[in-house]
Order: sequence, then C-alpha cells, then structure tokens
Amino acid sequence: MTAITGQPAYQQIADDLRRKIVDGTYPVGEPIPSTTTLMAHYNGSITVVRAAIRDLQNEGVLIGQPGKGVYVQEKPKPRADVASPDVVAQLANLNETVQQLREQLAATVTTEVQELRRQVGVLQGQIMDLYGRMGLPYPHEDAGRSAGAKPRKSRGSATRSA
Amino acid sequence: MTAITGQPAYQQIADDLRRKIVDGTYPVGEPIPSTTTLMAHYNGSITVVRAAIRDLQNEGVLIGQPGKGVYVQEKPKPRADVASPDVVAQLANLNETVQQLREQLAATVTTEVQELRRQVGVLQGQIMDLYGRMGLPYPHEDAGRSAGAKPRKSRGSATRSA
DNA sequence: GCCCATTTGTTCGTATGTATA
DNA sequence: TTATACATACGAACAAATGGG
Repeated sequence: MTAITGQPAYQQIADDLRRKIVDGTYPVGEPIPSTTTLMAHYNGSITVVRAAIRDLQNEGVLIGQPGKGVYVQEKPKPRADVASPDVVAQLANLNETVQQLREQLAATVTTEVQELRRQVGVLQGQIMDLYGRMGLPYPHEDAGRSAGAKPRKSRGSATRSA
Repeated sequence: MTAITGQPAYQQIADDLRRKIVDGTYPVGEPIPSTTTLMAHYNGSITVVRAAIRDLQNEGVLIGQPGKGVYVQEKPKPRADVASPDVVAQLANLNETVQQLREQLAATVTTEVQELRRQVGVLQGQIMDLYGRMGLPYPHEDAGRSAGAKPRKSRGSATRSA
C-alpha cells in the first residue's frame, strides 16, 4: 500500500492516518482500527504501523488504552512545555516530499526512458542494416518521422549496474 | 543499568540522557555517545536505546546525522501557540494533494514505461526473426543490450498492492 | 471468580539501506 | 574499499489491561 516515494513507510502511514483524522474518517473520541487491521490495510509490518501510531501519540493526536484501542484525542495539542515542531515539521515534511517526488520523477525519466530510447535507436540501426543487406529501401512506416538515419551512437558502456 | 521503578527502560534512558544534557555532560552542539556505546553503558538492547533517542529527537532535544552521530540541539524554545484550525485544514489539504500526486505520478510513469518496454520487446522479437530468416547471426556484440531484467534480491514481502 | 481472546505497550534480535569518514 | 553510525524495516515474544463468556 505504501508507495515508493522515497519517504519512509511509517511516515506515509502516519500522514494517511492524520488525514483521515482531520477529514473525519476517524472521528474524535472514537478508536482507530486496531494494529492488526491497519497492518492488513496498509500491507505493512507491525513495525511501521506502530511507528506511525507512536508518532501521532507523541504529537497528541492519538492516545492508546491497553486492552481497548487507540483513540482520537479531542484536545488538539495543549503542549507548551515542549516546543511545537508539530505543524512546522509537517509543513517542512510535505515540502520535502514534493521535492523528492519531482526528483524521483526526473530520475525515472532520465534513466529508464533514456535507456529505452537508446535501445530503440539500436534496434532501428539493426533494422536499417537488415534492409540494406536485403537491398530493400527502408520503409518509413510513420509519416513525419525521419526514422533517424543515424541511430544514437551510444557506444561504449551505457548505464550499467554491477 | 535501568532500575525496576515501574517505568519502561527506554523512558529511564531518555530521562537520564535529558538530565545529562541539561547538566552539561553532553554539551550543546556535540554528539552524544553512539548507539552501541549507549547499549553497553545502560546494558540494554538496541531497541530501548533507539526508542529513548527517538523520543528526544521528537522533542527537538537531539538531532541525528547518519554516518556521524546524534547531536544535542540548541533549543530556542519557541513556546508558540499551536495548531490553529486554519493551519490544520491547510495541512490536510496538502496531505491529500501529495497523496493524489503520488498516485498520478506512479500511474503515469508506470504506464508510459511499460508501453515502451512492450514496444521494445516487439521490435526485438521482429529483428531476431528477420535475422533468423536471413540466416544471419544476431549481432549481440555490436550494440544489442538486453536491459530488461534487473536482478532484485528482495527478501521479504515489502510492498504489495492490496 | 476464572478463563480466554483481543489490544496496546515494551523489549528482544536481526537485516538492510544510506551517509560519513 | 572498509569501517562506523544512524534510519528504516522485518519478525517475535511477553506483560498488562480489557471485555465477553
């Protein structure tokens, strides 16, 4: 269930729980699903689920009662003694998340897609070679596409993962 | 090292670290002992030591830097008012936005890349067929590069789609 | 009152990833 | 390359509290 956004799974779960608390999916004063249920829902281990719950408990959003459940706390956060990295931290976290998403998207495009394009170029070169050997003209299957007279050279070792 | 005071070991360790930070045993700006050292000092498992450190990190007292250490953080003690409903609503909105962005990006990228992969596979099959029909060897040495399968060594079940 | 299933809380151990030196 | 250190994640076990037979 947790995506591959570069963010830890337990933070993703914590954010999702936070959202569901704010929008009323988990009403104030009532318990959220049990740890076992959440494990099945997010398809995650007990570690990440409990880490997410513990974070929200430290923030004062949730409160656990052994033998019963984890309840949504009515009082928002009357924390004065310890600073309030709460909202600021969440905002910073979200900004960083967006940044990471963009970076990951760029990385995916620049690696996967470029590699695929390189392979297409190689294949086009091989096709032209075959048609040349057969003495046939290269059929420009697609209008407008000049069908690259020169396949991308891409000599030497391309991106290689040992 | 942790006594039998009815309090959890990780809280005792957290309190002890807090005390040592306040009294200057661990000065501001300098790192506390490593996790391994603290494990030996308190004669506790890595779990309780890391739980204590994590609590202090959530409180803003400590900050960890992977590869270096966990440093005592200077705390200006903002004591600001917390969590106006306006900010909460904005946070919820941002969380939802990020969630939707993740899904959209994942879907788009996967579909595009998968389509490219399929096309490459078709082309490769056709080329090999053509080379075979002509009785020519498939030029592996020239440029052909099979970059489809990446060896992954995922151990347990990490993220499955439910 | 007692047993039992459920649930949270704590603790143990371990593996892996990543950053730093 | 190697070693250290933090961060995340997996799994397991036990205790304590709760509630229903």
